[in-house]
Amino acid sequence: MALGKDYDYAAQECSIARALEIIGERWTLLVVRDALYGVRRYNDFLVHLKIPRAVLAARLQSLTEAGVLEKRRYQESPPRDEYVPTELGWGLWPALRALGLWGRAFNPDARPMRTFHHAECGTELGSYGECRACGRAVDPADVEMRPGPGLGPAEDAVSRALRAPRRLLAPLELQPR
Amino acid sequence: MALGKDYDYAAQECSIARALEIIGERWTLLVVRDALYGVRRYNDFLVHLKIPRAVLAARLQSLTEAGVLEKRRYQESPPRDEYVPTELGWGLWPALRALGLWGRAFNPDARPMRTFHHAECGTELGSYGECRACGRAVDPADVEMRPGPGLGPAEDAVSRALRAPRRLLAPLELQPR
DNA sequence: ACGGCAGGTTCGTTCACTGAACCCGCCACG
DNA sequence: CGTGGCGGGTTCAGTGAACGAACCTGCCGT
Repeated sequence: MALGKDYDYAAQECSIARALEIIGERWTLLVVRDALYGVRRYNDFLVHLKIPRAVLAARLQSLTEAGVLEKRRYQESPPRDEYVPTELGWGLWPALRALGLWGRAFNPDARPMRTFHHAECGTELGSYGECRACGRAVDPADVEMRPGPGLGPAEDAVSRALRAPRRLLAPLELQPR
Repeated sequence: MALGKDYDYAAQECSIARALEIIGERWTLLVVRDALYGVRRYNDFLVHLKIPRAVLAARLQSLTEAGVLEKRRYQESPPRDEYVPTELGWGLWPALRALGLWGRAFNPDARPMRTFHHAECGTELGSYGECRACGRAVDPADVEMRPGPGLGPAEDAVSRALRAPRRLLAPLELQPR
């Protein structure tokens, strides 16, 4: 969303509006999604999202300021930073899961892109993110992401790396080519 | 979000991006939230959200076209329409619930504005809108909304009407003054 | 010395949001 | 019969955000 400087959402006495102040802008939620998928580097976000560079820089900064991501130096000389989700960031997983399920319900013809499973027992997550077998909410770190039949050909290295079954939150390691 | 004409989200092979194409624009989710709270009339949305008229008209139209709301004539002469959530619209409840809880987690000092309970047993809902006691997802129609301690003074008639404990989806009846 | 790469910043254009003003059909009132 | 009010919009100018391309910087390898 194009939010103005003065976030009128703030006038709303509603925690949904508060949430949208933080993650309601265009691209923001997709950045968080990628972060939970394991993307951590500026260039990887850039390649995967095809987002304008200036917008990405702005989103990473505001998410960091909000405490959703943490900017962490992973090497000096040349100085390089990565953005890793904080606990507050993981907390968006239920919302993202619910949105994803709704998006799937929205066009039921499409084959699912990815499926999410409880890593310990392998059962797919239920409609509100719980493990159907265990009957409990699953911690994001215990969620396994698997490629679904709806995925097209992977064009960039990040998409390729995200095709392998992997844990949520596990950092993305790019094998060259 | 300010989405352009060509929604680049569409390039994303992800149902979250698909969802955001529909409900990702500024104000859209708040309109849906109000619709689930029982708001149905143009003017009530206008008063409660303090949203520009043109934007509201655009959102109502696009949500109707997407099948999230249904435009329904409730009287002829003068012709008057109301917008009621469809089943697809109710399907956004888990996402809204998750977002609301996250917004509450985001600033833990604030007192909750509203709490949501399973109408049959009275227990508060969990992070995906499930009943903690029953362990099952609660149909939006069985959710009872109660005012919380964080609510300020109600300024408009819609806010006043929303202070009473009420069922989700129950149409708002405005008692004059 | 040169090219390349990660991680940005700058800049002009386009486009959506904003608020105020205006419009239309209908009703009620005097 | 005119006049005002209300619900439900549309129109319009101004502004701020998103967009994409170009540019910049620090550092490395050769």
